[in-house]
This record gives sequence, structure tokens and C-alpha cells, in this order.
Amino acid sequence: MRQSILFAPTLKEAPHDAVVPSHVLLVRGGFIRQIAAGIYAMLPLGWRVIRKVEAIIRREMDELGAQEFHLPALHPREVWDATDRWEVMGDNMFRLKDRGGRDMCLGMTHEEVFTHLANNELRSYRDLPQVWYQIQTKFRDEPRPKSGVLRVREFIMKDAYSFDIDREGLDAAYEHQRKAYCGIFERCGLKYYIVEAHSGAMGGSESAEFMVRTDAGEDMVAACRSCDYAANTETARSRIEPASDPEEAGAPERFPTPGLVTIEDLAGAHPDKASADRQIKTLVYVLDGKMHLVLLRGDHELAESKLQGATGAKDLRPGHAEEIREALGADPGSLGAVGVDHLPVLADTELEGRREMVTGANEDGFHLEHVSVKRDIPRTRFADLRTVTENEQCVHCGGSLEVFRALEVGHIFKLGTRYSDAVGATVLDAAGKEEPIIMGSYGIGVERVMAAAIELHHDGDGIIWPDSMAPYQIHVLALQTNDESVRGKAEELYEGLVAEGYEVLLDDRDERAGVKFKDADLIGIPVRVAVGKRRLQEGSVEIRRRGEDAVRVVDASLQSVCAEVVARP
RNA sequence: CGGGAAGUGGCUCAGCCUGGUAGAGCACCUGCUUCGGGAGCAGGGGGUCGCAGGUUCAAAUCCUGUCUUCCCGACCA
Repeated sequence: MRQSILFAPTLKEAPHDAVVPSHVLLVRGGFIRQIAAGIYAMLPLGWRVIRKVEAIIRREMDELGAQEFHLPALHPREVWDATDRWEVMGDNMFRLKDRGGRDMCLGMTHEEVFTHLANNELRSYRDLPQVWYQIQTKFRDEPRPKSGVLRVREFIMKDAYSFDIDREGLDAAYEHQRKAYCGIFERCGLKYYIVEAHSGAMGGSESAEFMVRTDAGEDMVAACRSCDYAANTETARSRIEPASDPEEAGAPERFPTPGLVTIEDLAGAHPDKASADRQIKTLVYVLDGKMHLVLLRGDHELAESKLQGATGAKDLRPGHAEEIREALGADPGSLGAVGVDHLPVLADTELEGRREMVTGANEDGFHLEHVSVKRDIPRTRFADLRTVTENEQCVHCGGSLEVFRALEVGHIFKLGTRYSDAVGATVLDAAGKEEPIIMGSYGIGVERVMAAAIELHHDGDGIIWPDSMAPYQIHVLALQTNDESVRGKAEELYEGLVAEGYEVLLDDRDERAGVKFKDADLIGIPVRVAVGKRRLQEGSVEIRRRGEDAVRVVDASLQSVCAEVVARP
């Protein structure tokens, strides 16, 4: 490709609304342009990168026998009603009506359509196993699109589904996908973590997320420094030192705490009896419309996903100030569960058996001391509800955990029969008995892979593409286009390299050398071949790998350039 | 949805407080010089100041509403 005719509008300055590096660089490098919030146009360079990523995914999928489909993005309501998700997906789903007034939607994912097909077409255990996939645009009306291409409303996803007759088949399919994902992300040059995950709206038993460690991500991962345990903090567990409490010293007693409404305030005012780990934090949550009290140790944070998991609630939200006052007679900051018998109480397991605690008295300006959980809050159901934090102990090996921000680039699920049961997708087994098809679901966010590579590989000058997803492999710069010999040599090398099978971008623009260097660094093609007057007089050109300082001066012949390009130290 | 910020040539921003001729840098066009790390000089084109209403002799500027975008919290690839 000749850059003189390439549409790659590079920018010196970052648009003011871009904050994460991948967003800034994709826009500055002329890879993408925003069309609306969370909706981007892929320009030629960006699209080439996307196609590279897709090709890597295809290769791995095809290798394990997965078959590529292309399903509609526009779905009739019926297939979503069949699994009940027309309701469940709520405002996140883009909905529309056709001319006949029929409800339609834009696909957020394709469990429904694939399951619909499986239901209609798969009859016998002899038809199984099957692994189907596609690379398709998904539409989600995200409440908050952000970070460029990382969280958007329209994006490309590779989604694969496995169909098996039994658990063992599912386990095998899941394992195949897991391995394929490792291959995909390795080829993409991404350092990733495989992490235990919360299954969320997908349902299903086991799931793992593929995470790339970057501050641009939105998830938190807890990973053991000593063993390979890693989990999303939505589900991560840890061990902490058990608390040693004094013996019970009498019934709960009210004491005045005017103006003390946070854990810190109270701990500061009464360090003797109300240090944060001696307080019971009382949260009010509304789960599927029903108010609950949620109790945690004062210095612990709730993991909402765990609360959801523990209760099976579909819809969950913190209580509003007014309804809390109505239910408990006090405002947040003075709430407690002692004596509350009209609301269900859930408590984190770290509170089990605790004695001599302090908690709100359900009267503004007062707290209770001498609270023993078992005696004074007897109707409590315990569950793991707290969010793990840095340096706590690994549940497997006792090593210390580190907690960091990460970006989810892939997610694999064992769905089981959640969808096949919903639509009645069964096959006959060898005994002629109807059995539900057992499914797995496996997704990769294609744009996220692209962005993650940039988050991991860039410097102050621009992107440093991994070889596998670079839009071109070699960037030939003709530094002086007005010089016949330079121009001729650049053309000659360009043609030669193309003939050798390389993907080459030739900067033949009528621009100054400095501009070409800057753009080359920004765009980030792995190998740069600079053809300039100075070197050419000595019969040589310069080759530099993006991201490395070393410039190699080689003979200006196709052979030596090729040799240098292939030699990758 | 809750909280915060911003909308002024293609991009980054100033001007607004204290109403009166719409500005700068970059980008673009022409010419000359320059020519290996985002050139210099000279000339030039391009803006309903997000939109609507209001106040005023007069609105980018003040008031109201509205739309859009970004950032921070609840969802997910």
C-alpha cells in the first residue's frame, strides 16, 4: 500500500475526550473515528488490525473443529422470549419494531439464535458434539460507554457454543476452548491471566475470564503471588486472621454517637471499643423488590456480585434514603440489625460468632455496644459477601494476594442446560431417551484485543504493534521523495518486499522526513525501513524495529533487507 | 440512572466573569526558501459560537429549557 493514497488521518494532538492510551493512539494514528457515544468507525488501518485478530481467532477455532456461522444481528422477539431474556436484558437491549409492528431487537449475544438452531436441527446424540462459532457485531445499549473502544455499544465478538450429550463432553469442549484461548492471546502478544469469574446474566456453573492487566480495565482481579490462583474480585476468596473477641460482657447497650455516621468517624471517636474491625456495617439492599439487611465487618466492602449469587436475586440495588428511614427509623450511619425481625438479614461469614461488637442502634445519633452476633442477631443467614483486598491470604496456598485492575478480553462459560431447558432443546440418547443438550459459551471481544495490545505495547511516540496484529509488517519510508535515487530505491524495495509476500506500507508522500518518522512511530508498524539520501550514498538503508532504539544499517539490496527483516533478535 | 465537567473553523484551545468588529496554534490552499525527527516567511480559504426560547438598542458572552460528549459510581466482550 502506498501511503500517498492511504486514508490514515493522523493527528498531532489527542482529541480532548480521549483518556486511555489505546483510545488516544487509535484516534491519533488514524485507525478509528467516533460516530456517536460508544460507536466507532473502523478506518482502513483499524480494520486491517481487526481482520488480523479475527484471522488468529478463526485459525484457532477451526483447528479445534469449530464451525463458523454467520447469524443475523437482527432478531425476532420470539427467540429471546424463549429463554426469558427479552425481559431480563432490560434497557441494555436495543429494541425496534418492524413495519408490521412486530418486536425485534439487535442481538446482544447469540445464545438464543444458536440454541434455536440447535433445537430445530440436532436430533440425536449421534449429531453431537458440535462446536459452532461466529464473529459478529453485537449491540448493547450500555449505560455508560467509555474508554474509546473498550466499552462500546456496538462491537465485534467471537462467540462460540458447544453442544454435548453429557457433562464429560462439555468439560472437554470447555477445555479445548480454554486452550485455544491461550493460543489466541499468546499469538496476539497479550500477557493474560485466567481468572475465576462470576457468571452474571449468562447463568451457568463454571466460568473463567481471560484478563489483561491494565489500568484501562474495569475489573479488579485478585491473584496469588505464590500459586496460580486468580479470581475476579466479584468472586475471589481469601483467608484473613480470625478475630479474637472478648467474652460477652452483658446485653447490648445504647450509647450516644452524635454526628458519627461513618465507620471511620466512629472508630476515631471510640478507638477502644469501636475500631473498624469491631464494628458491624449495616447495608440496606433491595433484592427483587424486597428489602434486606446486609451485614459486614466495618472494614470490609460488599461484593454485590456475591450478594447476588448468595440470594439468587435478579435485580439488586442499594436502598433509597427514604425507604430506609421508613423501614428502620434511622438514616444510614446509625443502622443496625439488632432487634430487626421484619427484614431478612444476611451477614458475611467473617461476622459469624463475633462478640462485643458495635453497630447502629436504628436511632440517629446512637449506636449499640456489647453486641454478639449469634445472641443478638439470631435470624442471620451467613454467606461470603466481602470483597478481598490486597495482601490477604490465598485460600489455596496461604500466599499473599495482589489486587489489580484488568480488562476482560475473553470469557468462557459452562452453561449446562440453562438455554436448552428453556427452549426444550433435546436429543435422543443411545437408549432412545430425550436428554437436554448441554451447552458451553465462549466469547472474545475483538476490539478489546486490539485495544489491550496497545495498552500493553506503546510508548510516548505511539503504538508498538505485536507482529501478529500489525496493520502492515514493514513500513518503508522514502525520506526524500524529490530525490530520484531515494524514490527509486524505496519503490524497488517496496515492490521487492511485496513480491516476497510481506505486507508493506510505503510512505511515498510528499512530506518532510520528520513527519514520516513521527507518523511511522505513531502507527507502530513493527519494522521500519528508512531510505534516505545520506545512507543511500553509501549504498545502505536503515532498519529499525519499532520499540527498539537500535538502528541497523544494512546494504540497500532486497536480499539484505529481507535478511534483516527475518532476523529477529 | 445518580454526581461532576464541557460544547466556539477539520484538531487543540482563548474570548464569556465586566454584552458592542469572532481570535490563536496546528491542519488546509498558493508562492518562495527549506528538506533525516511533526520547517520558515508571505499571502489565502474556511466558523448559523450545539440547538431553541427569553432579556436587551445590541448576545459566543446574561437567563431558561433542551440535545450531545466526556469523567466518577451500579452492568459486560
